[in-house]
Amino acid sequence: MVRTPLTPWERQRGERFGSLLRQARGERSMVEIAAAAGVSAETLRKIETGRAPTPAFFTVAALAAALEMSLDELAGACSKGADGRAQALPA
Amino acid sequence: MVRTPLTPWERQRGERFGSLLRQARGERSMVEIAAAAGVSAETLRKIETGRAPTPAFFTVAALAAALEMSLDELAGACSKGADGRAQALPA
DNA sequence: TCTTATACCGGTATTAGTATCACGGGCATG
DNA sequence: CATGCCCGTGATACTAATACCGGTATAAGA
Repeated sequence: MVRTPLTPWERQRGERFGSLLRQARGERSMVEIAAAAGVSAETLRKIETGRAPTPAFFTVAALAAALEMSLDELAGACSKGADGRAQALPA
Repeated sequence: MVRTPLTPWERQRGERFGSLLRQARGERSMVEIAAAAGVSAETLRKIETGRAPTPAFFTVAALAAALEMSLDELAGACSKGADGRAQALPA
């Protein structure tokens, strides 16, 4: 084994992450935010739907800038469960 | 063409990014920080040397947590030139 | 000198992120 | 009703990130 496959926990974290982005997007359209962040709309959709659970750092940074949200809050929020309780790390 | 190859600008940004991490690491060893962040030492080395210019968001988040640094400051710092001036975006 | 620890480098294998293409649904306007 | 436009989606293609292995160099210490 070379590259560790994503664990279920990581995929769930990706779903929470995407939900946060979609919530932050609000009324604005995908293409609008994607264009503002400089990524393709399909990429944004995959991230929001959790199908790209571990996006690139600068992709997230650009999206966060377009959405005017904090990276630290974003990382902290999706490292917690949907109920807000701290999540047990897999390793 | 499907996935756009990394531009020279992105690679340079990756080098600045790695330099920031290395500077923040200070005296501590690579394996120590890598273990604390839950990534392999090779991955941390590649990121620090700029050979992995666009690491995953959660990888960076874990490293930043291990180094006790802010993701927002990190993203803001490496989006600027080494001299501190704002960098022109490629797109 | 020999061992140990750290870091760098090259190669290799495998998974995942990102972009393009093609398709269908909703909605307005002709 | 037909046409176009925007949004979202599924399939496909290609590159990059991550991890493991072996080798090399350097410095510290027994």
